[in-house]
Order: sequence, then structure tokens, then C-alpha cells
Amino acid sequence: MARLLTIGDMARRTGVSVSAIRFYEARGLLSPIRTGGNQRRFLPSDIRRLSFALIAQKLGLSVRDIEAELARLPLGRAPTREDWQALSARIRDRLDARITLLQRTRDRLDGCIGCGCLSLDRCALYNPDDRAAANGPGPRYLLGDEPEAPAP
Amino acid sequence: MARLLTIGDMARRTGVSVSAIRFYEARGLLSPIRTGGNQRRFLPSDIRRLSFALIAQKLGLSVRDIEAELARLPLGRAPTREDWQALSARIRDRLDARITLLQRTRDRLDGCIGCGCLSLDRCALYNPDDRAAANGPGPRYLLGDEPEAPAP
DNA sequence: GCTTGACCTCAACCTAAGTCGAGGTTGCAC
DNA sequence: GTGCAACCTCGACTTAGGTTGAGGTCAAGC
Repeated sequence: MARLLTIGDMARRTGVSVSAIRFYEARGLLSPIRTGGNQRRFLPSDIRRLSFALIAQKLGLSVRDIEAELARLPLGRAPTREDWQALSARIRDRLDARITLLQRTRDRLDGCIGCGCLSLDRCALYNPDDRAAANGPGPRYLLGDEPEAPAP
Repeated sequence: MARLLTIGDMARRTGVSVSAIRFYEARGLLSPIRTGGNQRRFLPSDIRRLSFALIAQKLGLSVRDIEAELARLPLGRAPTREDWQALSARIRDRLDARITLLQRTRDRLDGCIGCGCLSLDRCALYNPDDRAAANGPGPRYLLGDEPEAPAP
């Protein structure tokens, strides 16, 4: 029988604050058992789950994403090398997409530095794919200084 | 005398919502005058200030950053080509830094895919420069599954 | 058996960048 | 001179990822 860890033990072992661990539990990333006195007790495998979550988060996944990833594992099991590899491949694609987007933005900016038009009328920086689409409500169609006439 | 614009005019001319324009005024990006009846009236140059703010925001500056940039301009003046070029150069550096960081993260991830250690003990993904430093409170030193013994 | 630190819940608060609604006023056209 | 759209303020709400505090309980060492 592996010995169980308190929430304080988990915090010390992972560097994650106690409040954050409680938060992650509420979000479903962890499911500790409870003592008779209602205190949390974690399995040793939970350290790996939590570490996995932290790395994934650092790589840009939201807690919601991580929730989904961890849900693929049988509960109470630590992620294995294969789990990690599958996740890594998915994350790598995201990173690549973000890098490409930033590079394109930078290239456009370079094109705009010489121009200095600032009229937005046909500014390349305003192309709609710049800001990864799902960026909240509100249209954001951008019009120029003089919508009818081209910029000076 | 240039004719003044209402907040609705500004919204139509820039595509920014009325509520966002009020928000930007509260944040100091714009300083419209008021009519006797307390309604906002904008100078034509404010369209450029606002456009400038939108492009800068799209390039990744926060409203706070933009506030600082616009504060460099004399109030009531529209940004010139030179202003734009100076700002662009600063932004370009930021974009480059972000791209570099993401690329480094991706390379580390590639190194980790084969490893699959997940022990965090000495995971390259945990190097402290990964997540642009000022990332909120809380230590975040990461320890392994077995802090004393190296991972299997 | 008592003290003390660790733990519990729940609610409120934080930042960012706004949105939304209530309740009230302005300004322009007819 | 009135009708109505556009305007005003102010406060509450949103998402994400937590932190902080109040008020109360648990567990372990002496």
C-alpha cells in the first residue's frame, strides 16, 4: 500500500500552491480521497498527474484542455511515456501554428514600417486572420480614416 | 475648424464599439472634449490615435502599453509616420522575442518527446525562462516524483 | 487532554479588456 | 414643441486562473 499524501505534501512536492491544488481538484484534474475528518489524501500517482498538468499548461494548454487530456487516462493512473508522447505531438502542432502566426505578423509589420500609412484602409496588419479568430464578440471590421477615399 | 465627431461617428469610422471607446477614454487613450450637455466630441485626429491603438493592440501590446506609447505624443495630435516607425521598431523586438521563446519551447518539447520522463526532476521544459518570467506570484520550482532519487 | 499547525469550506477579490442593462438626459428633425 | 435616436453614468457581469480571508475543524506530539 502506497502511503497517502496530504495537500501540503503535494504542494511541497510539486511547487504548486495549496489553493491551486484545491482549484485543480474543483476543475476535475485530481480526485483525492477523503479522510474521516474530510481532509484530502492523494495517491502518489497524483504527483505525476499534477506534473503532467503543469507541463501541459506551460506549453500553452488551458486547464480545460488539460482536463480533457487527463480524462483520457484511467483514473488513479499516472500518465505513461506513451500518454506523454501522444500529448506532445498534439501540442507541437499548436506551437507550430502559433509560431507561424507570429512570424506572419512580424513580416507584415516589416512591410508596414516603411509605409507608415496608419490609415487602416488597406493595412496588411488588419487582415482578419491575424488575431486567431475566436477573439471574443464584437465585429472588429476596421475602416479607414476616410472610408470612401484611399489614404494619401 | 475641423468638425467634431460624436462617439457614434467614431464607432462607425473605426469599427470599435461605443462601449470600448468609452473604456479607452477611461484608460486615458483618448481625451474628447464635452458639449454643454456632457456629450463627447472627438477631434478628427482621434481617429488616427484610435487606429494606432488598435494596430498596436493587434500586435500584442496591452492597453497599458498603448497608453504609454500614446502618452509620448502631444495631446490632440495624430501619430505621424515617424511615431509609427519608432513604435514599430519596439514592437518588432517584442515579436522577435516571443517567436524565439516559442521556438525554444518547441525544440525542448521535441527533445522531451523521446524522453517521456515526466518526472520534472530535470525536465528541460521546466527551465525558468520558459514562461516569460513575470507570470504571477507563487514559486513554481518543480520537483520530481522522487526528489531525492533521479527518475527511472 | 491540550495545544498548535495543518486542514476544511465558502465567498470575495484580483487582472484584462471589455459588454450589458437600468435609469436618465440631449440634440436634432419635423 | 415634441418625438425619438443617440447619448450619459454607474454598477454588475464575463473568462481564466487562481489568491486571500473568515470562521471553523482535524490530527499529532507532548
